[in-house]
Amino acid sequence: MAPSDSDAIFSALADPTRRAILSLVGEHEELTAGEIAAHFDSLGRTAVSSHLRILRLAGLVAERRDGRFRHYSVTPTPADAVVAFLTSVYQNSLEQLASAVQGAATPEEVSADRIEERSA
Amino acid sequence: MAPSDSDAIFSALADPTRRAILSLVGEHEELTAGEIAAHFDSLGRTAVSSHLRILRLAGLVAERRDGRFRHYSVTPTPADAVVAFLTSVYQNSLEQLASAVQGAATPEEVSADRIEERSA
DNA sequence: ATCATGTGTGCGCAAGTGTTGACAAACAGA
DNA sequence: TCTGTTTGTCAACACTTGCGCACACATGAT
Repeated sequence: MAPSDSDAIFSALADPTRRAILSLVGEHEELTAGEIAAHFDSLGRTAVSSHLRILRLAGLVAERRDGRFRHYSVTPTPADAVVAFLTSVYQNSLEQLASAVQGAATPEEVSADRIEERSA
Repeated sequence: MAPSDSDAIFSALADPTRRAILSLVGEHEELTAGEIAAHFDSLGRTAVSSHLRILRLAGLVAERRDGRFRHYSVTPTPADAVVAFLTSVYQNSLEQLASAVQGAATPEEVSADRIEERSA
């Protein structure tokens, strides 16, 4: 997983509409784009579609094509990138969180992707 | 916590520069604005100052004024808001994350939900 | 008081992002 | 086949955000 994934994930999560969509999809097993759009009266279908595209590119939702419908569902793994960052910053108080989440989310590897900071 | 706090936190975290600043400050106890700005060669002091303002308004960093210096440090609590959202979305697979983090961040009460190796 | 240092803020510009409307693709039913 | 439905994509617009520059404020030193 490239470190730029974290960028896409945080950017995707920055928008409250996208968080609402993600939360809505998370409440159900699967939701079609139309059902998602129907939940937001103040939003057009194109807007929802764009948000879904960003969420999909960030790897936050998965798309299953079924005829002319597209069913969306949340993908469980990407929480890793967020938690990895949180633990890297709050490791002082949350050090034990890392091992707990590592075992729960993906036993494979938790990439605490470093932020490129200029160390003079 | 008001929902608007989440908004500010996620927006603040959306910028990779701000995440780098937060990560940098997290590695130290306290850092002055000048020290932080010195770490980013490609960034001016004004940009860092603006980022620090956003991080401070989001409650992610605390500011301690010491003469003409301003020392910044990370505040441990706001991770709760992020984790709260994550758990609301990924509660299916990461339900134990909430208790783990809440227990670590605010040791007031450690919930009885034990962390079990649950590989969904 | 005067000067130098550390830092935040207002301004203008460049870049990115969200929303809308119109169009196109894929598919189901008649 | 034709029609209607579902959905994504493209172009255009408005809005927001990040950046550097100059300046102002606060503080410490001379």
